[in-house]
Amino acid sequence: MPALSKRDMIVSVALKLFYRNGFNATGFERIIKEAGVSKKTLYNHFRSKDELVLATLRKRDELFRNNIMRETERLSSAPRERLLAIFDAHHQWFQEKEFSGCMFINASAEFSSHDDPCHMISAEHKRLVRDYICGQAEQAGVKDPDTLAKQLNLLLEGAIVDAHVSGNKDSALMAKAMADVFVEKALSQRIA
Amino acid sequence: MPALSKRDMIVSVALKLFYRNGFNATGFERIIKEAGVSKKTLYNHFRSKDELVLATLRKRDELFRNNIMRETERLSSAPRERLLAIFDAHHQWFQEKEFSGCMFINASAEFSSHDDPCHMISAEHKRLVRDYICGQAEQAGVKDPDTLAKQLNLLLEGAIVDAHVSGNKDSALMAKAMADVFVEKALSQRIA
DNA sequence: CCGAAGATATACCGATCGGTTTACTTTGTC
DNA sequence: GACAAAGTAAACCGATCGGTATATCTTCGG
Repeated sequence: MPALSKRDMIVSVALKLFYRNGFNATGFERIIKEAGVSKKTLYNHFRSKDELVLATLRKRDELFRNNIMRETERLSSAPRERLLAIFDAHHQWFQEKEFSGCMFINASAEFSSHDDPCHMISAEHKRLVRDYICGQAEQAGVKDPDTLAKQLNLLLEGAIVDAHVSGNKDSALMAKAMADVFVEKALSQRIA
Repeated sequence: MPALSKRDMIVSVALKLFYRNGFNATGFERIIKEAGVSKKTLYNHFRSKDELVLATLRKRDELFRNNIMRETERLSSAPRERLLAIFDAHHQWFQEKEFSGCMFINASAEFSSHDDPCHMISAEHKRLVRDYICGQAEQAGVKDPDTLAKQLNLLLEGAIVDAHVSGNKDSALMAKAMADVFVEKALSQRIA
Protein backbone atom coordinates (compact mmCIF):
# COMPACT_ATOMS: atom_id res chain seq x y z
CA MET A 1 0.00 0.00 0.00
CA PRO A 2 1.62 3.25 -1.13
CA ALA A 3 1.57 6.32 1.09
CA LEU A 4 -0.47 8.04 -1.61
CA SER A 5 -2.69 6.24 -4.06
CA LYS A 6 -2.03 6.81 -7.76
CA ARG A 7 -5.08 9.03 -7.91
CA ASP A 8 -3.98 11.12 -4.94
CA MET A 9 -0.51 11.39 -6.43
CA ILE A 10 -1.94 12.75 -9.68
CA VAL A 11 -4.18 15.25 -7.89
CA SER A 12 -1.32 16.35 -5.66
CA VAL A 13 0.99 17.04 -8.59
CA ALA A 14 -1.77 18.67 -10.66
CA LEU A 15 -2.59 20.89 -7.69
CA LYS A 16 0.98 22.15 -7.50
CA LEU A 17 1.36 22.72 -11.24
CA PHE A 18 -2.06 24.27 -11.83
CA TYR A 19 -1.52 26.61 -8.89
CA ARG A 20 1.96 27.62 -9.91
CA ASN A 21 1.61 27.84 -13.69
CA GLY A 22 -2.09 28.09 -14.40
CA PHE A 23 -4.60 25.66 -15.82
CA ASN A 24 -4.40 26.20 -19.56
CA ALA A 25 -0.63 26.50 -19.42
CA THR A 26 -0.20 23.12 -17.73
CA GLY A 27 -0.23 20.10 -20.02
CA PHE A 28 -0.79 16.44 -19.25
CA GLU A 29 2.71 15.42 -20.30
CA ARG A 30 4.13 17.50 -17.48
CA ILE A 31 1.69 16.16 -14.93
CA ILE A 32 2.25 12.48 -15.65
CA LYS A 33 6.00 12.99 -15.79
CA GLU A 34 6.15 14.60 -12.34
CA ALA A 35 3.59 12.22 -10.88
CA GLY A 36 5.53 9.22 -12.21
CA VAL A 37 2.41 7.80 -13.78
CA SER A 38 1.41 6.68 -17.25
CA LYS A 39 -1.05 8.57 -19.39
CA LYS A 40 -3.35 5.55 -19.41
CA THR A 41 -3.53 5.60 -15.63
CA LEU A 42 -4.43 9.27 -15.62
CA TYR A 43 -7.27 8.66 -18.07
CA ASN A 44 -8.25 5.64 -16.03
CA HIS A 45 -8.98 7.94 -13.09
CA PHE A 46 -10.16 11.06 -14.93
CA ARG A 47 -12.19 11.14 -18.12
CA SER A 48 -10.89 14.50 -19.26
CA LYS A 49 -8.80 17.46 -18.26
CA ASP A 50 -11.89 19.28 -17.04
CA GLU A 51 -12.57 16.46 -14.63
CA LEU A 52 -9.01 16.58 -13.33
CA VAL A 53 -9.22 20.34 -12.87
CA LEU A 54 -12.46 19.96 -10.95
CA ALA A 55 -11.06 17.21 -8.74
CA THR A 56 -8.03 19.41 -8.11
CA LEU A 57 -10.17 22.39 -7.11
CA ARG A 58 -12.26 20.23 -4.79
CA LYS A 59 -9.08 19.01 -3.11
CA ARG A 60 -7.78 22.54 -2.83
CA ASP A 61 -11.00 23.69 -1.21
CA GLU A 62 -10.75 20.91 1.34
CA LEU A 63 -7.08 21.51 2.14
CA PHE A 64 -7.37 25.29 2.22
CA ARG A 65 -10.40 25.56 4.45
CA ASN A 66 -9.08 22.93 6.85
CA ASN A 67 -5.84 24.82 7.06
CA ILE A 68 -7.43 28.23 7.60
CA MET A 69 -9.78 26.88 10.26
CA ARG A 70 -7.01 25.01 12.06
CA GLU A 71 -4.65 27.98 12.07
CA THR A 72 -7.38 30.41 13.03
CA GLU A 73 -8.35 28.32 16.01
CA ARG A 74 -4.74 27.69 16.97
CA LEU A 75 -4.02 31.43 16.99
CA SER A 76 -7.00 32.44 19.08
CA SER A 77 -9.34 31.39 21.82
CA ALA A 78 -12.15 33.87 22.34
CA PRO A 79 -14.70 34.25 19.53
CA ARG A 80 -13.92 37.92 19.04
CA GLU A 81 -10.18 37.31 18.58
CA ARG A 82 -11.00 34.45 16.30
CA LEU A 83 -12.70 36.76 13.83
CA LEU A 84 -9.45 38.69 13.57
CA ALA A 85 -7.20 35.64 13.73
CA ILE A 86 -8.55 34.67 10.31
CA PHE A 87 -6.52 37.58 9.00
CA ASP A 88 -3.42 36.34 10.82
CA ALA A 89 -3.89 32.94 9.22
CA HIS A 90 -4.04 34.64 5.84
CA HIS A 91 -0.98 36.66 6.75
CA GLN A 92 0.93 33.42 7.32
CA TRP A 93 -0.27 32.13 3.98
CA PHE A 94 0.97 35.23 2.17
CA GLN A 95 4.48 34.68 3.56
CA GLU A 96 4.75 31.22 2.02
CA LYS A 97 7.31 30.98 -0.74
CA GLU A 98 4.88 29.21 -3.05
CA PHE A 99 2.10 31.78 -2.55
CA SER A 100 0.46 32.53 -5.91
CA GLY A 101 -2.79 34.13 -4.91
CA CYS A 102 -6.10 32.39 -4.40
CA MET A 103 -6.43 29.37 -6.66
CA PHE A 104 -10.16 30.01 -7.04
CA ILE A 105 -9.70 33.61 -8.08
CA ASN A 106 -7.13 32.32 -10.56
CA ALA A 107 -9.55 29.66 -11.79
CA SER A 108 -12.28 32.26 -12.26
CA ALA A 109 -9.85 34.29 -14.35
CA GLU A 110 -9.24 31.42 -16.76
CA PHE A 111 -12.79 30.04 -16.70
CA SER A 112 -14.63 33.31 -16.68
CA SER A 113 -18.10 32.14 -17.68
CA HIS A 114 -20.35 31.85 -14.66
CA ASP A 115 -21.77 28.61 -16.10
CA ASP A 116 -18.38 26.96 -16.19
CA PRO A 117 -18.12 24.21 -13.55
CA CYS A 118 -14.71 25.52 -12.52
CA HIS A 119 -16.12 28.97 -11.95
CA MET A 120 -19.08 27.54 -10.07
CA ILE A 121 -16.90 25.52 -7.73
CA SER A 122 -14.86 28.67 -7.10
CA ALA A 123 -17.98 30.59 -6.13
CA GLU A 124 -18.96 27.69 -3.89
CA HIS A 125 -15.57 27.79 -2.18
CA LYS A 126 -15.96 31.48 -1.48
CA ARG A 127 -19.41 30.83 -0.07
CA LEU A 128 -18.04 28.17 2.27
CA VAL A 129 -15.31 30.46 3.55
CA ARG A 130 -17.89 33.17 4.16
CA ASP A 131 -20.08 30.65 5.96
CA TYR A 132 -17.19 29.82 8.27
CA ILE A 133 -16.71 33.49 9.08
CA CYS A 134 -20.43 33.83 9.62
CA GLY A 135 -20.34 30.95 12.09
CA GLN A 136 -17.56 32.64 14.03
CA ALA A 137 -19.52 35.88 14.01
CA GLU A 138 -22.51 34.07 15.43
CA GLN A 139 -20.39 32.59 18.19
CA ALA A 140 -19.15 36.06 18.96
CA GLY A 141 -22.78 37.02 19.42
CA VAL A 142 -23.02 39.85 16.93
CA LYS A 143 -26.44 41.11 15.91
CA ASP A 144 -26.09 40.65 12.16
CA PRO A 145 -23.45 37.94 11.59
CA ASP A 146 -24.19 37.68 7.89
CA THR A 147 -23.37 41.31 7.19
CA LEU A 148 -20.19 41.15 9.24
CA ALA A 149 -19.16 37.97 7.41
CA LYS A 150 -19.64 39.68 4.05
CA GLN A 151 -17.61 42.65 5.21
CA LEU A 152 -14.72 40.61 6.56
CA ASN A 153 -14.80 38.40 3.49
CA LEU A 154 -14.50 41.41 1.21
CA LEU A 155 -11.50 42.59 3.21
CA LEU A 156 -9.90 39.17 2.87
CA GLU A 157 -10.40 39.12 -0.89
CA GLY A 158 -8.86 42.54 -1.16
CA ALA A 159 -5.88 41.47 0.92
CA ILE A 160 -5.32 38.37 -1.20
CA VAL A 161 -5.32 40.38 -4.42
CA ASP A 162 -3.07 43.05 -2.98
CA ALA A 163 -0.63 40.42 -1.75
CA HIS A 164 -0.52 38.58 -5.05
CA VAL A 165 -0.75 41.25 -7.73
CA SER A 166 1.13 44.05 -5.99
CA GLY A 167 3.30 41.81 -3.84
CA ASN A 168 2.19 43.57 -0.66
CA LYS A 169 3.01 40.93 1.91
CA ASP A 170 1.52 42.97 4.75
CA SER A 171 -1.90 43.42 3.20
CA ALA A 172 -3.47 40.98 5.65
CA LEU A 173 -2.35 43.13 8.58
CA MET A 174 -3.90 46.24 7.08
CA ALA A 175 -7.07 44.30 6.35
CA LYS A 176 -7.07 43.07 9.94
CA ALA A 177 -6.89 46.61 11.28
CA MET A 178 -9.76 47.56 9.02
CA ALA A 179 -11.71 44.49 10.08
CA ASP A 180 -11.35 45.48 13.71
CA VAL A 181 -13.49 48.54 13.05
CA PHE A 182 -16.38 46.44 11.78
CA VAL A 183 -16.05 43.76 14.42
CA GLU A 184 -16.17 46.49 17.05
CA LYS A 185 -19.20 48.05 15.38
CA ALA A 186 -21.01 44.74 15.17
CA LEU A 187 -20.31 43.90 18.79
CA SER A 188 -21.47 47.31 20.03
CA GLN A 189 -24.74 46.74 18.18
CA ARG A 190 -25.22 43.57 20.20
CA ILE A 191 -24.82 45.49 23.44
CA ALA A 192 -27.14 48.26 22.37
CA MET B 1 -7.40 56.77 -43.52
CA PRO B 2 -9.31 54.09 -41.63
CA ALA B 3 -11.12 54.90 -38.40
CA LEU B 4 -8.75 52.52 -36.67
CA SER B 5 -5.27 51.67 -37.87
CA LYS B 6 -4.46 48.00 -38.42
CA ARG B 7 -2.45 48.02 -35.23
CA ASP B 8 -5.28 49.53 -33.21
CA MET B 9 -7.69 47.05 -34.74
CA ILE B 10 -5.52 44.14 -33.64
CA VAL B 11 -5.12 45.51 -30.12
CA SER B 12 -8.83 46.20 -29.89
CA VAL B 13 -9.78 42.66 -30.87
CA ALA B 14 -7.05 41.10 -28.72
CA LEU B 15 -8.28 43.16 -25.78
CA LYS B 16 -11.78 41.77 -26.13
CA LEU B 17 -10.70 38.16 -26.59
CA PHE B 18 -8.01 38.14 -23.91
CA TYR B 19 -10.41 39.71 -21.44
CA ARG B 20 -13.26 37.38 -22.27
CA ASN B 21 -11.43 34.07 -22.73
CA GLY B 22 -8.06 34.51 -21.10
CA PHE B 23 -4.57 34.90 -22.50
CA ASN B 24 -3.34 31.35 -22.91
CA ALA B 25 -6.70 30.20 -24.19
CA THR B 26 -6.76 32.78 -27.00
CA GLY B 27 -4.84 31.88 -30.16
CA PHE B 28 -3.58 34.05 -32.96
CA GLU B 29 -5.80 32.41 -35.55
CA ARG B 30 -8.84 33.70 -33.72
CA ILE B 31 -7.44 37.19 -33.31
CA ILE B 32 -6.48 37.69 -36.95
CA LYS B 33 -9.78 36.26 -38.11
CA GLU B 34 -11.86 38.65 -36.01
CA ALA B 35 -9.57 41.58 -36.70
CA GLY B 36 -9.76 40.90 -40.45
CA VAL B 37 -6.02 41.00 -40.71
CA SER B 38 -3.36 38.66 -42.05
CA LYS B 39 -0.91 36.86 -39.82
CA LYS B 40 1.95 38.63 -41.52
CA THR B 41 0.50 41.99 -40.54
CA LEU B 42 0.18 40.94 -36.94
CA TYR B 43 3.82 39.88 -36.83
CA ASN B 44 4.68 43.07 -38.64
CA HIS B 45 3.38 45.04 -35.66
CA PHE B 46 4.22 42.66 -32.82
CA ARG B 47 7.28 40.47 -32.59
CA SER B 48 5.64 37.85 -30.40
CA LYS B 49 2.53 37.01 -28.46
CA ASP B 50 4.09 38.37 -25.28
CA GLU B 51 4.52 41.72 -26.97
CA LEU B 52 0.90 41.74 -28.08
CA VAL B 53 -0.26 40.84 -24.58
CA LEU B 54 1.82 43.67 -23.13
CA ALA B 55 0.51 46.17 -25.67
CA THR B 56 -3.00 45.00 -24.87
CA LEU B 57 -2.49 45.45 -21.13
CA ARG B 58 -1.04 48.91 -21.65
CA LYS B 59 -4.08 49.87 -23.71
CA ARG B 60 -6.40 48.45 -21.08
CA ASP B 61 -4.67 50.43 -18.36
CA GLU B 62 -5.12 53.61 -20.36
CA LEU B 63 -8.77 52.97 -21.20
CA PHE B 64 -9.71 51.76 -17.73
CA ARG B 65 -8.16 54.56 -15.74
CA ASN B 66 -9.47 57.22 -18.10
CA ASN B 67 -12.91 55.72 -17.75
CA ILE B 68 -12.82 55.45 -13.96
CA MET B 69 -11.54 59.00 -13.59
CA ARG B 70 -14.09 60.42 -16.01
CA GLU B 71 -17.02 58.64 -14.40
CA THR B 72 -15.84 59.43 -10.89
CA GLU B 73 -15.63 63.11 -11.68
CA ARG B 74 -18.93 63.06 -13.54
CA LEU B 75 -20.69 61.52 -10.55
CA SER B 76 -19.33 63.92 -7.95
CA SER B 77 -18.16 67.42 -7.32
CA ALA B 78 -16.74 67.84 -3.83
CA PRO B 79 -13.50 65.98 -3.02
CA ARG B 80 -15.09 64.00 -0.21
CA GLU B 81 -17.90 62.68 -2.43
CA ARG B 82 -15.37 61.94 -5.11
CA LEU B 83 -13.58 59.44 -2.87
CA LEU B 84 -16.82 57.54 -2.60
CA ALA B 85 -17.87 58.09 -6.20
CA ILE B 86 -14.98 55.86 -7.23
CA PHE B 87 -17.05 53.01 -5.82
CA ASP B 88 -20.08 54.11 -7.83
CA ALA B 89 -17.96 54.10 -10.96
CA HIS B 90 -16.92 50.55 -10.14
CA HIS B 91 -20.54 49.67 -9.47
CA GLN B 92 -21.43 50.77 -12.99
CA TRP B 93 -18.59 48.66 -14.34
CA PHE B 94 -19.83 45.55 -12.53
CA GLN B 95 -23.25 45.93 -14.19
CA GLU B 96 -21.77 45.74 -17.68
CA LYS B 97 -22.71 42.63 -19.59
CA GLU B 98 -19.12 41.97 -20.61
CA PHE B 99 -17.75 42.32 -17.07
CA SER B 100 -15.17 39.59 -16.43
CA GLY B 101 -13.30 40.87 -13.44
CA CYS B 102 -10.17 42.96 -13.46
CA MET B 103 -8.00 42.18 -16.47
CA PHE B 104 -4.85 42.74 -14.41
CA ILE B 105 -5.90 40.38 -11.65
CA ASN B 106 -6.65 37.89 -14.42
CA ALA B 107 -3.26 38.50 -16.01
CA SER B 108 -1.53 37.99 -12.67
CA ALA B 109 -3.34 34.67 -12.36
CA GLU B 110 -1.95 33.40 -15.66
CA PHE B 111 1.47 35.04 -15.37
CA SER B 112 2.04 34.43 -11.70
CA SER B 113 5.76 35.05 -11.49
CA HIS B 114 6.50 38.51 -10.14
CA ASP B 115 9.32 38.85 -12.70
CA ASP B 116 6.95 38.33 -15.62
CA PRO B 117 6.45 41.58 -17.57
CA CYS B 118 2.71 40.95 -17.63
CA HIS B 119 2.63 40.63 -13.86
CA MET B 120 4.80 43.72 -13.47
CA ILE B 121 2.54 45.83 -15.67
CA SER B 122 -0.41 44.63 -13.61
CA ALA B 123 1.26 45.73 -10.39
CA GLU B 124 2.03 49.04 -12.05
CA HIS B 125 -1.61 49.48 -13.03
CA LYS B 126 -2.70 48.88 -9.46
CA ARG B 127 -0.15 51.41 -8.27
CA LEU B 128 -1.50 54.02 -10.69
CA VAL B 129 -5.07 53.47 -9.55
CA ARG B 130 -3.96 53.83 -5.94
CA ASP B 131 -2.08 56.99 -6.85
CA TYR B 132 -5.26 58.44 -8.30
CA ILE B 133 -7.14 57.68 -5.10
CA CYS B 134 -4.30 59.19 -3.10
CA GLY B 135 -4.54 62.37 -5.15
CA GLN B 136 -8.25 62.61 -4.41
CA ALA B 137 -7.57 62.03 -0.74
CA GLU B 138 -5.05 64.85 -0.75
CA GLN B 139 -7.59 67.17 -2.36
CA ALA B 140 -10.04 66.21 0.34
CA GLY B 141 -7.42 67.35 2.81
CA VAL B 142 -7.03 64.22 4.87
CA LYS B 143 -4.08 63.93 7.19
CA ASP B 144 -2.65 60.66 5.84
CA PRO B 145 -3.82 60.35 2.22
CA ASP B 146 -1.54 57.40 1.50
CA THR B 147 -3.05 55.22 4.20
CA LEU B 148 -6.58 56.10 3.16
CA ALA B 149 -5.72 55.33 -0.46
CA LYS B 150 -4.40 51.91 0.52
CA GLN B 151 -7.54 51.21 2.52
CA LEU B 152 -9.94 52.27 -0.21
CA ASN B 153 -7.90 50.39 -2.78
CA LEU B 154 -8.11 47.20 -0.75
CA LEU B 155 -11.87 47.61 -0.55
CA LEU B 156 -12.06 48.07 -4.31
CA GLU B 157 -10.01 44.93 -4.94
CA GLY B 158 -12.27 42.97 -2.65
CA ALA B 159 -15.36 44.29 -4.40
CA ILE B 160 -13.99 43.38 -7.83
CA VAL B 161 -13.25 39.80 -6.77
CA ASP B 162 -16.60 39.41 -5.04
CA ALA B 163 -18.39 40.70 -8.13
CA HIS B 164 -16.53 38.45 -10.50
CA VAL B 165 -16.02 35.17 -8.64
CA SER B 166 -19.22 35.12 -6.61
CA GLY B 167 -21.30 37.16 -9.02
CA ASN B 168 -22.22 39.66 -6.32
CA LYS B 169 -23.21 42.64 -8.43
CA ASP B 170 -23.74 44.85 -5.40
CA SER B 171 -20.32 44.37 -3.87
CA ALA B 172 -19.26 47.88 -4.83
CA LEU B 173 -22.12 49.35 -2.78
CA MET B 174 -21.12 47.37 0.28
CA ALA B 175 -17.52 48.40 -0.24
CA LYS B 176 -18.66 52.01 -0.55
CA ALA B 177 -20.47 51.83 2.77
CA MET B 178 -17.35 50.38 4.35
CA ALA B 179 -15.19 53.02 2.70
CA ASP B 180 -17.34 55.74 4.19
CA VAL B 181 -16.17 54.72 7.65
CA PHE B 182 -12.53 55.24 6.75
CA VAL B 183 -13.12 58.45 4.85
CA GLU B 184 -14.97 59.82 7.84
CA LYS B 185 -12.18 58.72 10.15
CA ALA B 186 -9.50 60.27 7.95
CA LEU B 187 -11.38 63.56 7.69
CA SER B 188 -11.96 63.77 11.44
CA GLN B 189 -8.21 63.38 11.91
CA ARG B 190 -7.73 66.44 9.74
CA ILE B 191 -9.99 68.50 12.00
CA ALA B 192 -8.41 67.23 15.19
C1' DC C 1 0.05 -21.64 -10.68
C1' DC C 2 -2.89 -19.15 -13.45
C1' DG C 3 -5.64 -15.54 -15.01
C1' DA C 4 -7.75 -11.04 -14.42
C1' DA C 5 -6.79 -6.20 -13.02
C1' DG C 6 -4.17 -2.59 -13.39
C1' DA C 7 -0.03 -0.73 -14.20
C1' DT C 8 3.63 0.52 -17.64
C1' DA C 9 5.97 2.73 -21.99
C1' DT C 10 5.32 4.16 -26.38
C1' DA C 11 3.45 5.12 -30.69
C1' DC C 12 -0.16 7.43 -32.60
C1' DC C 13 -4.26 10.60 -33.61
C1' DG C 14 -6.09 15.15 -35.48
C1' DA C 15 -6.07 19.78 -33.94
C1' DT C 16 -3.99 23.74 -32.54
C1' DC C 17 -0.19 26.31 -30.75
C1' DG C 18 3.25 30.39 -31.80
C1' DG C 19 5.85 31.63 -35.59
C1' DT C 20 7.94 31.77 -40.63
C1' DT C 21 7.87 31.93 -45.51
C1' DT C 22 6.29 32.59 -50.14
C1' DA C 23 3.93 34.71 -53.77
C1' DC C 24 0.55 37.89 -55.05
C1' DT C 25 -2.21 42.35 -54.61
C1' DT C 26 -3.32 46.77 -53.01
C1' DT C 27 -2.05 51.43 -52.03
C1' DG C 28 0.00 55.89 -51.72
C1' DT C 29 3.80 58.98 -53.52
C1' DC C 30 7.02 61.21 -56.33
C1' DG D 1 3.26 55.35 -64.62
C1' DA D 2 6.76 53.39 -61.62
C1' DC D 3 8.10 51.79 -57.37
C1' DA D 4 8.41 50.75 -52.60
C1' DA D 5 5.65 49.86 -48.60
C1' DA D 6 2.24 47.38 -46.61
C1' DG D 7 -1.38 44.50 -47.20
C1' DT D 8 -3.35 39.77 -48.45
C1' DA D 9 -4.10 34.40 -48.46
C1' DA D 10 -2.16 30.24 -47.71
C1' DA D 11 1.23 26.81 -47.24
C1' DC D 12 4.40 25.40 -44.01
C1' DC D 13 7.32 24.65 -39.64
C1' DG D 14 8.26 21.90 -35.26
C1' DA D 15 6.14 21.51 -30.92
C1' DT D 16 2.56 20.63 -28.01
C1' DC D 17 -2.26 20.12 -27.02
C1' DG D 18 -6.00 16.68 -25.14
C1' DG D 19 -7.01 12.08 -25.95
C1' DT D 20 -6.66 6.94 -27.75
C1' DA D 21 -4.71 2.46 -28.84
C1' DT D 22 -1.48 -1.29 -28.42
C1' DA D 23 1.42 -4.38 -26.44
C1' DT D 24 4.03 -5.65 -22.39
C1' DC D 25 4.77 -6.19 -17.51
C1' DT D 26 3.55 -6.47 -12.51
C1' DT D 27 0.66 -7.78 -8.85
C1' DC D 28 -2.19 -10.57 -6.37
C1' DG D 29 -6.33 -13.47 -5.15
C1' DG D 30 -8.51 -18.12 -5.90
